[in-house]
Amino acid sequence: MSKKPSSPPLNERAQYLLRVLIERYIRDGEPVGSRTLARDAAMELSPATIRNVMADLEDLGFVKSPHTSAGRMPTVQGYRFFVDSLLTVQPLDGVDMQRLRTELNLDLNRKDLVERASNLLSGITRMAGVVMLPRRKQAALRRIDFLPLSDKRVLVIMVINEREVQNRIIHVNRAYTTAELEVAAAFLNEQFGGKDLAAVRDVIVADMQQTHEDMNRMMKAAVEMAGQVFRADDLQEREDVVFAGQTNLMGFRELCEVDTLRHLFEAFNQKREILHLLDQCVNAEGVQIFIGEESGYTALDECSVVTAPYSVDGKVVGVLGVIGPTRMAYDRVIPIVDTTARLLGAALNPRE
Amino acid sequence: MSKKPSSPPLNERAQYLLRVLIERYIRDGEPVGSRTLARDAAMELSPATIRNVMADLEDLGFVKSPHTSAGRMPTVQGYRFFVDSLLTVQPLDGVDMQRLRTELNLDLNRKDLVERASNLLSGITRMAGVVMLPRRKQAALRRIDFLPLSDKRVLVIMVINEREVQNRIIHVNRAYTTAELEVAAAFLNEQFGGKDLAAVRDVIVADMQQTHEDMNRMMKAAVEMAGQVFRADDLQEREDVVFAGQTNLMGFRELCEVDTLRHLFEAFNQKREILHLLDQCVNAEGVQIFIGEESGYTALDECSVVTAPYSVDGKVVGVLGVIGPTRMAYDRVIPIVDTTARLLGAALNPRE
DNA sequence: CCTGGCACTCGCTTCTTGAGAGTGCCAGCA
DNA sequence: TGCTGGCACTCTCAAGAAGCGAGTGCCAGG
Repeated sequence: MSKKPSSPPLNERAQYLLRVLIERYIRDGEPVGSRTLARDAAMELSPATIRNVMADLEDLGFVKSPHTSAGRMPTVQGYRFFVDSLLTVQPLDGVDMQRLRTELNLDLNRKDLVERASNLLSGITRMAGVVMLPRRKQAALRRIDFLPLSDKRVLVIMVINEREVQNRIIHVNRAYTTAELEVAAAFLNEQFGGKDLAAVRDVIVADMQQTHEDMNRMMKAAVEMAGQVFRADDLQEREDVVFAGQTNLMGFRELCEVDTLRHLFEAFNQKREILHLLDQCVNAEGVQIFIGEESGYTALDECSVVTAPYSVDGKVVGVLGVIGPTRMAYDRVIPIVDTTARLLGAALNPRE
Repeated sequence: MSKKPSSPPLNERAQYLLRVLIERYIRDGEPVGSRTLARDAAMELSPATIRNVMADLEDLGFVKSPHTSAGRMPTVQGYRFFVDSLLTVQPLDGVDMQRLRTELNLDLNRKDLVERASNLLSGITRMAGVVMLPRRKQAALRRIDFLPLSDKRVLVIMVINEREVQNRIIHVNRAYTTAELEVAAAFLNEQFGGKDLAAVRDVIVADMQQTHEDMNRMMKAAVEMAGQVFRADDLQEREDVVFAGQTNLMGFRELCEVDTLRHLFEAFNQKREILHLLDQCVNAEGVQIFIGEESGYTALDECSVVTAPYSVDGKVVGVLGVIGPTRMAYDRVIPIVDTTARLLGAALNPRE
């Protein structure tokens, strides 16, 4: 019936009108009628003409009406075309730029930086910010320390990769003195200082299995303690994604139904789906945009997600982004996400 | 007109009926009519009689109708009387008890314990959990370490009060070697190890003002670095209250309006009001309950807050609690909050 | 190819109506 | 005096009806 060529025959006027329509819809959030659009477009066309164009755009799947006699609103495909071909990205506001620069400074550890980036994204865009923690592929053990606690427990402090400090409590089979623990720590630091954590673990595990006879008592104790510290999974952080500003989403009309919100917030809490989505972006370059159902997760049905990977030393280590209603100001959001990614990468760089 | 004696002349039957009414309302969340109440009370009274009693209770301010021809529901004053005089607290469910015991164990640091307690409160009650971080009145410096970073920056690691590890990055006026920093750390550890942080700060500040001539160069550097580390406010943690399970509140009919939710969630984000409220509970003993407007914060208007202080070594160090709709199962929530407070206190105790 | 005109559709608001739940009050009864 | 059944009344809620306003599709004419 209706012709549907693979490359849509969108003449310039139709494209322009689609663009004006989407910009208007993003501003107001209400279906745009032909009269309004005629006024907005300011190109001396009558509403009737606009209607004809709109009918074409609807046939091609770029716009739709919620019901017979309402105006038109963009479809997912419409947004997609808009974002890919029609959008002119705004330069980043100077104030925002300044804010990003000053707040993402170097004197913070990984966790704090990530949290701050998330807060900035949400604060500046007034939507929900999300940052995936950098995967720590190369985690070099810089230093390890033991401190005795009461009751056969030992506090272990590890410094990993320059700035990062981790600590945990382990149980040992007898009480050690501070001096003994210092010897053990010194031994481990000497043996493993600067080595990659994964490598350290492998050596330790091997050592524990074939008890070396050439080890003295203290070294054995040290290896045993280290065995507990480097238990397989414990080294990855559980908290691998950080959100901020979820409540901002309550301000948007289209997400305002309690049920929608609930699904959304539960998705935030579960983190799983979001994490998967972000994971997909690791291998892409630059800003990526998922519009509505494109994300593949029903919880995000009425939302768009704008992401960008950030890299340290030229290697992508994580992804950050913004989650908001499909009807978001893409031209403003894109540079914000882009810049935040760059600055976070820079701030995480240990060399600089 | 209506008699309003200060001690309400509530005979036993009226009290019993009030109790049944509130229990029913807590279960269903709908105004209770005279017929329903007559059936529930199972004391061979006709609805008409019940209605007379209800009229009295309404005069006294314990119940109200949302409109002329609906059933009755409790007022704040009604809940208050119920909680103070009519409630029989359920013993804590064995499964829940077990869960609390195993999850609040000793091998976690302060922050993790608090977070877990908050999650447990929210998970078991299916409402929002909140825990105020223990104020660290006596913070003894157990150990301090310096590690050089690139670019005149130094990573400082402090162990405070046995289990707690803090780290930050400071700027120094020249690059130090690892060896130099070790000397500085050793000096500080010897001078201040085991001392209270506040005291340490005072000494440092004094030292910095009147430059001792008997200090060698390294000691001066150490004091200077310590000066940066112990900058006044930075030692208190900014994150002084931890929430969990806010989304649970979206499940309750009475809080389901987006506006109400929004205010509530904003209050959680701001933290200020909640913090004030919790602060008031520090000096009280045992479980405290704020019903609806009693809290004095409009954001919590349709909510009740059940709190209990928790103590280490006999001294109250913080407060925890649960936030939910006024219509919550107080008999179940109270022992949960109570027990969690006890167990958190125990888990935080450094001696045990 | 554009335009004005016209009939038509549909959602939103308001009003009405009826059903259902529950109350207050009264008179009668133990 | 206290309890009860009965009855009129009130109020909410849901469903239906009517009017309106916005906007469309289509057609004939320039």
